[in-house]
Amino acid sequence: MKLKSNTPRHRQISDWIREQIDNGTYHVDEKLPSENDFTDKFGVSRVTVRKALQTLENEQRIYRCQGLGSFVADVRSHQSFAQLNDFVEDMKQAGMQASSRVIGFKQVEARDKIASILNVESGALVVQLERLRLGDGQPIAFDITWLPMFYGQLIEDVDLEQDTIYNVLESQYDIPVEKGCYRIEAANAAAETAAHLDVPKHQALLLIDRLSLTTGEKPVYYQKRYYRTDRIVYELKVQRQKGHPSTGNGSPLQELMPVFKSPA
Amino acid sequence: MKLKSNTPRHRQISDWIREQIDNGTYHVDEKLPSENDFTDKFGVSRVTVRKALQTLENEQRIYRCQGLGSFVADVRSHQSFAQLNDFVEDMKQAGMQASSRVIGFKQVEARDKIASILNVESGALVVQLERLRLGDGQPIAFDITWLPMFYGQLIEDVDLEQDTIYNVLESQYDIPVEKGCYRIEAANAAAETAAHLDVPKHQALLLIDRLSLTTGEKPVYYQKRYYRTDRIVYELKVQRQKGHPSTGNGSPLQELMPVFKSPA
DNA sequence: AACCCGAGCTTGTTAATACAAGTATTGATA
DNA sequence: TATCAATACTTGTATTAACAAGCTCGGGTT
Repeated sequence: MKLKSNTPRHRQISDWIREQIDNGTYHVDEKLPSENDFTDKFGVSRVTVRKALQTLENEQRIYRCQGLGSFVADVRSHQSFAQLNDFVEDMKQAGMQASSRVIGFKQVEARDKIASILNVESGALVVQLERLRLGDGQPIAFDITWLPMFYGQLIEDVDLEQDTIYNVLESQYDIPVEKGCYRIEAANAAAETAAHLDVPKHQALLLIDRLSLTTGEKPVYYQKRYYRTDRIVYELKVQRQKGHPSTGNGSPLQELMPVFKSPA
Repeated sequence: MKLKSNTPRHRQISDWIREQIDNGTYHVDEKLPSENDFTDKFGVSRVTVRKALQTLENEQRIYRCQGLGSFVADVRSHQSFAQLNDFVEDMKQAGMQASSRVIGFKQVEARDKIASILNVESGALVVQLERLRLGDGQPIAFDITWLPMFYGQLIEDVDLEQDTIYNVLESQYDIPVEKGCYRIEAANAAAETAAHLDVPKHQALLLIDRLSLTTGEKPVYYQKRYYRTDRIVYELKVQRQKGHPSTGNGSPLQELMPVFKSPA
């Protein structure tokens, strides 16, 4: 196995192993080659191999047992966070067919609250987008999204029933969404929202506010999404670390994921 | 500096440094002694010192810059998870005076759902505890807790207006709560709940279901807590990792914490 | 058959050493 | 004075070496 010289060897090795795992060469709980195997394969010292494996262990891609070897870890638990509220991803994971229906797309004057959140002058024009989210044809959520004009214009001609704002900005315009701030609360369904979601007026809905930020804390869009709580709930698993974190693996095994209920 | 011999030296060193940080010997962003300083101080090789510092870096207790040194990291962001829903802790952090009022404490027959969640036979007696949670004297949340008889009896004589179930089981009976599973949804306030929380009937409340487990996945208690969503919301901050996790620090800087609104 | 022990594998710990690369300070130079 | 180069200090990368400790399995004993 050849190694390039510009990047550290231990990184090249950890990258290579990670890729193999992603490729499916090794499946979950399968034993990886031993440290000595890698030492021979790459022609490096054992310390270097261990450094690479250490990295993967910290990423929780592998786990190691003294006397046994290194094994592929189950990744599912450690990735769901970033995809929080990416509707299409969530639905796909639940095995449901996601679709969206655009209810409204217009320019409005930003009210005080929206203006302050998006960091634009009060009264400035912003793009307001209303969408109904469906899973297997059933209404799951209704959301309203506000974007500053600059970003709003970019997605004007995009088919938002198929693509996500997130994707368009990132892949077409190279505007990465780096941070997100979510607020989780409950709200009674307003008349219009209730009609869209096909629930009684005043029905309690799970409301998730999301503010997405790009480089330099710059707001990209603000979204209020109302979930039918009889169709979806969020589940959070927490594992306590006992005593000093050093005794465990260091991370509390956190997992926040949407759980879909089957329609009653 | 002396080192005991039963535990690995790198762990003793990382423990020692962590303790110094906790003690406040080094404040945030202060430079730690260099690797060579520690090498001399503890009489170990640099590899051992680096292993210790590596551990602390993975825990995000320190950060390191090539050419500069190692520095104390800001810990606040990385700890709030475990205290999720520990009411007293949450309130203290918000600078409010937490108190509880026990509304009901009785033994009831476990219905199907509760029985199955607590893993007891249907119809078995369980302890049901109803409490109103106050912040600065104002009602914030109302919760119902179910415990299997075994655990329920342990807390029968405890002043639950002061102490938490969690604390009693852990410190008095050495029953650690190791895992928790939370479900976040929304619910309309039932008549009784509405009365306790002093909100209109059918008001949308944030409902957090919590199942706490001890060793061996054994259920300790199940709790349904209804939050006044005008007084408290949960906030979640997410930072995306770009590209391969190996390029960054490996963890997405997640933070889920309650945010209290000032009474309108 | 049941048990124990050791051989041979694995990862874990630690040392001594060398050089690379990033940062800041210092001192010489233009 | 401003700029640049040398230097000293930091962490990063990498090698070679040895022993410890945990696990499996097979062979021998009881």
